[in-house]
Formats: sequence, structure tokens, C-alpha cells
Amino acid sequence: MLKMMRKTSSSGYSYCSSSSSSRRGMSYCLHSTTLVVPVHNYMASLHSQSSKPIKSQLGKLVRDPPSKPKFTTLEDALKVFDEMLHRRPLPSVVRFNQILGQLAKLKQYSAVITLNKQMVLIGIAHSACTLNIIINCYCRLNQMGFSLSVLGHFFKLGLKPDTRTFNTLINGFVLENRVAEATGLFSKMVEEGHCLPNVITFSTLIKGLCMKGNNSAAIQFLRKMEKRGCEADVVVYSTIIDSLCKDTLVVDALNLFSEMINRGIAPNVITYTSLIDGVCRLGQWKEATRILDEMVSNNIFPNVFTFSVLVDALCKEGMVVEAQSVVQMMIQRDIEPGTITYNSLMDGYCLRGEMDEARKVFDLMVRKGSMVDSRSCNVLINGYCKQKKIGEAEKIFQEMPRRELVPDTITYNTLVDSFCKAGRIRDAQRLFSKMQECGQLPNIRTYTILLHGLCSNQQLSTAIELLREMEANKLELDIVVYTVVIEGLWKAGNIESARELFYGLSTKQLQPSVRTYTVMIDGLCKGGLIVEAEKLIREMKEKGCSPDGCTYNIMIRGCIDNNEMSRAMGLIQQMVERGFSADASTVELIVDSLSQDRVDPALLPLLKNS
DNA sequence: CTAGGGTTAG
Repeated sequence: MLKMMRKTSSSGYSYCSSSSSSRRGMSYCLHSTTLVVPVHNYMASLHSQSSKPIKSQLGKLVRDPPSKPKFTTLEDALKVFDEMLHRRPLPSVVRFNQILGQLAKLKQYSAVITLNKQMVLIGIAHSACTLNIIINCYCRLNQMGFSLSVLGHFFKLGLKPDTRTFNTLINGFVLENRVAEATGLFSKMVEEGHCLPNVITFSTLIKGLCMKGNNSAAIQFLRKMEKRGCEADVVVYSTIIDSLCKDTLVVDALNLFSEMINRGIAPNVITYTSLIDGVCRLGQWKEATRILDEMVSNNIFPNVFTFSVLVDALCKEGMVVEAQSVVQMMIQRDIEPGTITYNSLMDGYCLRGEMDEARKVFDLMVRKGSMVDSRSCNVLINGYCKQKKIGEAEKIFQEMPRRELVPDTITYNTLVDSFCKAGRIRDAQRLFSKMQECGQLPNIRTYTILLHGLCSNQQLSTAIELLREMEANKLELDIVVYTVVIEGLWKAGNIESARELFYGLSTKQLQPSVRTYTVMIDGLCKGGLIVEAEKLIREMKEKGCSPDGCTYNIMIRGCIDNNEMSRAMGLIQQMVERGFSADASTVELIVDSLSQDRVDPALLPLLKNS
């Protein structure tokens, strides 16, 4: 990335290092001639946007009655609404729809619902548009039940649901990750409904499939819509491109990108931002620069999202100084860093353990006024916890209500984990209860954390009790949960129960992970059960679950400890062949064995690369 | 007047 920042390319946009590099690192500027042009273009395009064509403004003045509602806050909207209710004759439903629509855009969904109820009381007849807005609000409030019941009102009122109605409902299911129901509604719409799906229908479904990680199904839908004569657009392509990038399938993403360009669909800043995110995830900074250059030469300019992606990528690489410079650059270009930008920056400092710097960012957000959100707190809490400064973390946690922020599952999980790691099981349990009292449902990770805490604090029986409780409550337990408990059982020397739980996994339809096998192998080796451990290595390979470096190291150490030197040598060879290497404690053990003439010195070269 | 895509944390 440094290279990327320093690059003085001839193709339009690039970062350059300032000659006056400060102590904390280089500050970047945009003063090379190659940069000036795009930046000016950029500013110019901003201006032309804000000073909207005069013609259309005139047109609006003529077309729109003077009473057209305009507001930016809930209070204003309520005032206008109230005034309208008292006007006689009552304004048309369209006027009311405008208010509801604008409020929905301001994300005041519950307010929309409330106002709608007043409309019903006054006797204003709904239009299909009103109902569509209401459906959308219920969807956004995760109240699909109500959304669907509004669908019934259409028929009662003699109205027909339209494509927008279905699209909104489909989107509602997608937002709740209920993709099967979304596709079900789609089929219903196509098979028995009278409204045709349009590009938005498809893109909504494609988004749902992408959310499920089903990229191939998403691409199939892309092909399907084309066959139906429904042309894909930039949104459809961007959705899939983004999903591929998230799965680091950047090559596929770039292919799809070429495809859309060949079809004359112009990418926009979102498409480019997704691609930049994708290549940054792979650490391909040069490619990131290339894409940045390309977008700018196409007159598409990075926005707050694009910059935030860069800030985040740099932070994840530990290059906080460079990230800070990108933030500086944003400010220079009048792109205000947002909460997300600062949260990424804060996390960058936390990752490096620079908590004072992280705290400065937090305080800066506070000073700027209500920029801090619950995620900011989570990031900082996590940072403090990782530095074992639980007291500081707790302070941030306790201050959350004062900032009108609600701790979420992540907040609690972070703190519970931290308490467990500090051996403060009671505190962890207390917080676990508190989160439930506060209406935050523990998720599977919360339980995993607690189980792990109990196991590593000699409270195995409580852990088992909790596990049984979870099973009884029909929680969807995953392999991670069982692996944690199996590990606890081994540590407590409860060999039989560990075996029993492990061999019983298949009846629970759970596949052991590499980690599960490794935990088992570790336990078996420590119990001197080398043969059984080796059997497990074979089994995992057969099941397509390849042992990793950790598995080999543990098995090799087990063999040496149990004086199974030829087995150990075979495994060392195998491990190296598979591209893993001995870790420090394995090397130590091997060197010891060599000095005692217990192993073949021919092995020594194999360890060199570790 | 109503519907779809991009950035952050455990």
C-alpha cells in the first residue's frame, strides 16, 4: 500500500508523499499536476450537481402547488401532517403519501405507521401507494407478519398489489435472510400473479442469494432474467460483483465487470468501490491503484465509501499512519469522514494496541457531535479488552446509555469473553444474565464464549449443564460449541466423555472440523493413545478435512513424547511435503531427541525452513 | 408520493 500511495503515476489519479513528511509518518497530498486535473473535475462535477439546472427548478415551481411538503426532521413532518388533517377540504391522499414517503426516506418507519393509523381514523382512503409505503415500513421494522397482513388490505379495498408491492415484500424477506420465502413469493408472483417481475425484483432476489453466499445461484438468476428479456443493470452486476469480492473471488468479479462493460452497462462509484474492496482484501494494492486510476479517468470519483474502504484496508494491514493520511486527504477534498471511517481507524489503532490513539479518535467523534455509535463503543471495548484493560472497557460500556446507545450482543460477547479470559467467571455470568434482562438475546457465540470460559476455569460440570440446557432449548448448536466442550473434557481428564461426545457428533449431523480433530488428537496423544490418534488423522483425510500445521505439530509431539520415533519421522516428512512446518516447541522436542540419538539426523534439513 | 446495489466491530 505504501507503494500505492507513493506511486506517481501518469494516469490521472494517484497519491503522492509530501516532501514535508511529519514525525508520525508521511502525510499525503494531492498536488502533483497529474492529480490536479481530476480533483478539479471532481469539484466541478460537485458544483454542477448542487447548482441543479435552473430549467428544472423553474419547471418544479410551475408544476408544484406552493403547499408541497418539505422537511428534514420528524417534528417538521408532524407539524405539516397535523396542519393537513385540519384543512378542509382534506388534501388528497397523494399529499399524505408524500409525507409518509419522505418520512420513510428519513427512516422514521414507526412514525409512518402511527400517522397512517391517524389517516385511517380520519377516513382518508388508502391508495395502493400508501399501502406499499406501509408494507415497506413494516419490512424495515422486521415485522413481516404485519407486512403480509397489509397485503390483505389491498383486496378488501378493491386495490391490486403491483410489482412494487411484491418487490417490497420480497425485499422484506431478504432483509430477514428468509431467502427461501422470498423466492417463493417470486414464483407466486410469476405463476399466479398478474404483475411481471422487473429488474428490481431480480436484483432484490439476487441480493438475497448473495447474502446467503450463493453466488452461483445469483449468477444463474442473472442469466435467467436476461432470457426473460429483462435487462440487467448496474445494480444487478454490482450486487454480484460485490458478493464475489467479499468471497475474495476477485477474478470472477473482474470477469463480470468486463462483461457488464462489454454490454454497455456503465459501472458507477459503487461498482468500483466493491472492486477496490475486493482487491484490498487480497492485499493487491497495485491493483487497487489501477482501479482507482481507471475510475477517475472515467470521471467517477471516490466518495466517502471508497475512502472508507481504503482506510479499513490499510488499518487491517496495520498501516494506521497511512490510513490517517487518507482521512486527512478526505477532509482536504471536502469529503467528511463518517462514523464508519472513524470506526475503522479506531480499530486500526486498537489492533496495534495503541489505545491512546484509538481513544483520541473516539473523543474526536464525540466532539464532532453524536458521531459515536454502538459500533464505535464495541471497537473501543474490544481494544481495551485485548489490552487486558477491562476497567476501561467497562467504563465505555457503562457510558453507553448516557450516549443513548444500546449495547448489543457483540458488546456483551466481547466483555463476557474478556471476563472469562481474566478468570472472572462470576462477572461473566453476571453479564450474561444482564444481557438477557436487557433484552439482548445471547447467540450461539455467547454460549460458546461462556462454555469456553467455564471449561478453562475448572467448572466443567457447569459447562456440561449449560450444554444440556442449550440442547434442551433446541438451540442450533454447531461444531464449534461441541469442540469447546470436548476440549474441556480432555483438559479435565474425562477421556471417556470426550470420546463419547466426539463419536456421537455424527448422530447430531455435525461434521468435526479440523479443530475438533486436532483437539481429539491432542487429547489422545497426551493419553498415550497414539494408534487411535493416527486413526483419526486417516479418518479426517478420508473425509476431506485436511490436517493443518497445528494438527501435524500436535501429532508429532505426541509421537515423540510417546517414543514413537519412526511414526514421528514419517509425519514430519508428510507435514513438510504439505507445506507446513514445525513450530517452536516441536523443533525443540526434535532437537532434544536428536541430541539423545533418538531420531535420524537426516531429518534436520527438513526443519531448516521453519 | 411507494421498491433493488457498496464501507466498520466480537
